[in-house]
Amino acid sequence: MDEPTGLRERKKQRTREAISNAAIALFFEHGFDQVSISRIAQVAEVSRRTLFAYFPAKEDLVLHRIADHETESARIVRDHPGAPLAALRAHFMDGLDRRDPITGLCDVPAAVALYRLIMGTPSLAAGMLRYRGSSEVALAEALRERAPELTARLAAAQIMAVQWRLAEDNQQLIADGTSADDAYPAAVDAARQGFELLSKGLESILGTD
Amino acid sequence: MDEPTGLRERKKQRTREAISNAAIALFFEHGFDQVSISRIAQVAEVSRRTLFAYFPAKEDLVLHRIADHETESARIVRDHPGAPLAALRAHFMDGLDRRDPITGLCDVPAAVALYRLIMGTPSLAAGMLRYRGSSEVALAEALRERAPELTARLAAAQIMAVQWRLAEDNQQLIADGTSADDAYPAAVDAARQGFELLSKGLESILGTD
DNA sequence: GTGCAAAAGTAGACTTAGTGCAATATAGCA
DNA sequence: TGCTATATTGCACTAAGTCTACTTTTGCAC
Repeated sequence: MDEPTGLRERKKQRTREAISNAAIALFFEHGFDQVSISRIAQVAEVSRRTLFAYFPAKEDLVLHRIADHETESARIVRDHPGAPLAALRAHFMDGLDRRDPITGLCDVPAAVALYRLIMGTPSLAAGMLRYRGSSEVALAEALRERAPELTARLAAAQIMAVQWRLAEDNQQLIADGTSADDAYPAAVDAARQGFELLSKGLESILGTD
Repeated sequence: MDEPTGLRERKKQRTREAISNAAIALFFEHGFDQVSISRIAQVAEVSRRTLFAYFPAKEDLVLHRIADHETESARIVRDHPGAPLAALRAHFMDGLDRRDPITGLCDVPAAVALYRLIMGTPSLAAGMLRYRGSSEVALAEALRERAPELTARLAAAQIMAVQWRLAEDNQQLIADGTSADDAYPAAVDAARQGFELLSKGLESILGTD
């Protein structure tokens, strides 16, 4: 599954990474808007036109790095026969333990810089939101096998909303300089409360009627 | 509060609307990407440069029409002394009754066309998501006076997620040709269930542990 | 190895969004 | 009537992204 054709594919992969690496490095140094496509192509030793063959838009040079986890929650639900909410909760908690970037609790410099880059660049932040939308759709799809259509869509919306809120809060803390280890206890508490709200509802806190 | 200075302000307002109207009409007819800024400026009888003085980006020509309700949920919470969730629920239900566009249950042709335009244009849809993010922030702010910081943020995320899911589902139905009156009963049921899930939680449906 | 078809890469012109600047026109007011 | 602030304009400029035609490279058959 690694070399369907061989040399040609491997070379394409290397070119793709060369372009991406050059782009990210330049973005880190000068900022997204201060680096032109031409400059990236020049550093990656590729023509401008070739760059666009690999990445259809400038934003993709950054966002392709995250666009691989969008079906993660859906996969968790599908892979676990038991209660979906419990499985998602356990997976998130495990992610915090492993300092998985997807939980926001990762202070590896490259990840922090990437987060800062994205959040500090409106067009990249917008791409992030689109990606969040895809995650919700995928999760709803997975939940459809466990609950009625409407419930699945509503639940998916709520669940992804909470997971993103938790991850964003963690990332913000880390971006502000807190180490992952220092942030860990509070992150676990927050996650506990987030999933508690999901399962038990908001009634006891915000009332209902 | 209507004429702080007078003529000058009124004229600006008229120019702004002339530009916006020209833009929307052209977009409806040819599609967002098929209409250039120059063409819009020409139809609105304004210079290209002036157009950009009123709308900093092409997307704003469309999105400014929706960008006024982003603090609506927050306002509802602030204006009601009682249980926030009940107030939001009542407001949404009332919105369905009134066929308020914000609930998605509005089949006025112009509103339907606007929805189709936005959803069919990636950059506009992205703007919509940003707007949704602002709503969440505003709601969290309002809830902060009724609940602890973290709870407020998590609850706001869940609530806006559900409201948007409901509104989007309604809009989709209308965009597919269903009349608002025909869609109403199902929309009410969906809203009932959405707010039920918010207040009671997902435990009974998706389990927890 | 040689040659050939397909895929990858290149060059350069073109369209359009958005900005900077300097010049002009106009509303509000003395 | 003239002064000032603000609105408007024209023009040149940068940069993203597309189009087309051309050249190089790769995989493969012989």
